[in-house]
Amino acid sequence: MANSIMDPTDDFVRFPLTGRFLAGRLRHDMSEAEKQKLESLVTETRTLIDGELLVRRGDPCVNTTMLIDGFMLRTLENSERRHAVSFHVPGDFVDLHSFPLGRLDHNIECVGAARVGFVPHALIQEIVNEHPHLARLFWFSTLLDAAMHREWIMTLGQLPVPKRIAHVFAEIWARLDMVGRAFVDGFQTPLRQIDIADMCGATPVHVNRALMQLRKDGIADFRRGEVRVANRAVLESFAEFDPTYLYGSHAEAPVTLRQATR
Amino acid sequence: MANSIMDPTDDFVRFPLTGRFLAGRLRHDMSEAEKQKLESLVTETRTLIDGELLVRRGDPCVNTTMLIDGFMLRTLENSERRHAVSFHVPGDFVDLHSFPLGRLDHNIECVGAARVGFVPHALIQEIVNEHPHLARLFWFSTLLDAAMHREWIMTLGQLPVPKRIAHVFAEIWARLDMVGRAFVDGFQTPLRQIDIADMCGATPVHVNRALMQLRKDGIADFRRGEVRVANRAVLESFAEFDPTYLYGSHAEAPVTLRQATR
DNA sequence: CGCATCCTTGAGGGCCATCAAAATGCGTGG
DNA sequence: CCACGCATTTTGATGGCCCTCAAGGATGCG
Repeated sequence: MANSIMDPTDDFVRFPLTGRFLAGRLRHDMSEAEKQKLESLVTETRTLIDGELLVRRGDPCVNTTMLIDGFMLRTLENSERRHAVSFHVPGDFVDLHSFPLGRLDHNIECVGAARVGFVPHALIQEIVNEHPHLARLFWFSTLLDAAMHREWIMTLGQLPVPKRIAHVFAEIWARLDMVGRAFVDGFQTPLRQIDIADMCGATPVHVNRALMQLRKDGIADFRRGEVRVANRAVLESFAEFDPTYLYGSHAEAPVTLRQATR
Repeated sequence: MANSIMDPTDDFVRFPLTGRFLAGRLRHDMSEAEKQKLESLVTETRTLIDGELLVRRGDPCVNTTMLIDGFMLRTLENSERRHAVSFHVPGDFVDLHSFPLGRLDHNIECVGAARVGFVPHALIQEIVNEHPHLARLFWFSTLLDAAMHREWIMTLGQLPVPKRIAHVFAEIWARLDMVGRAFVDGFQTPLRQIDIADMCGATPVHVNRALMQLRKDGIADFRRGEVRVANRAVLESFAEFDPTYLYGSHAEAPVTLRQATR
């Protein structure tokens, strides 16, 4: 194990650009050299404003983007209406899919201000050619997105809107936790009610009513900019949230990956 | 370009186990050597029966499975109810996600009989270490699943059930087309109405009514075992189906991948 | 302090779920 | 070849979740 004695939050300081990548997942499988290599890939950083489009569906991509700070959505559009298919928190390679795919089938947009770092595809290609273990971690990180997509599919297909919202809250919270950006009793988020509506396949009006219900029932209190939760277990059980699909390190880690570490 | 003059269906004959892998997508980027290498990875084949579970959620995986013939579903379960998050057609690596992830967050089950071929993870690891271009195609194929997941999310979030069903039909048809398994006026499928219900997040009763409506409106005629469509354009426009998310070769191909071919 | 954006509230209607039961199709065995 | 049993499909009636349309209130920024 690479860093079992080290406090994981050290990486947030030592690697200000990429220190949250796979934190709480397989980051403990990264060697010191790999962490440094990854940090060195970021050639340029930029600050984006609320609503800015980082990638537009179909555009050819030559960079991949590490989200350093902020919150982003992957969105699709269909007949005049936007739908958010997933979100991103600091430490995510928000558009790494574009490397194997060449172009993206969706938009990536900011919610609130964000700071990002760019990694040219050519450098990713180098990693693939010369650092198979790191490449496999990149692959892993894109498949986390796929696993989260699957959970969203089930959520949309089976749960009524109040539970979908609660599920979204539970997932955001769990993911922020892994990258050290949550509170004990909730989290901050730049999401507006209309964003939640687009994530849940519901109308803003209905989301508003559902949020009031969640507040009244003591499940979650969403206000502009933050979510407060009195009892996390209540939220998660109401949402039927089971975090195993996030592949956190507390769950069983991939056996073969561990073997391959060194 | 590796095989621009060759009829793609030749591969179906020359490589009976893996000849449909990425057919209609990036298979034209595979060199002859890569195709042979891939074919050689399959160490064992098996025939599965209707309803058989190939992989159970959470089980550790040491193999990856090529679907040679048949039809499979990825399913999740939530509070007593099954939900299908995607399906597979011949040529798909149905559980390649398990290689980077180590275990799967979902079940993979047969609908109808299926023939599959197994590839040990150890051989995939060899490919990753020594054949970066082929490895990148593997990565690509798993991200196709992610792209399809995203489309399903939007479909579930935005379309009423009749259009969801039509969308599922359109996707199945398009994917079977790419692997040479469709008819000019439709396709065969072992799906039952209850499977369609689980794919669309609806009840079997409602699916039944929606199917009758689609039949009456001349959009699609589903009967046990097959779907017949009078006018494909009508089906696809009704379903708001845009096949770009399938990354077929007719669409713009990934630029960087082409450069990396040789 | 004015305007834009976001949130909140109300009324009416449609899609889809639930419950219940009948009909059809299909493989099996008498 | 027909009878039987089971899975699947079809049909009917009722109700709830969530949508649509509409307008009023709050919040924040220049």
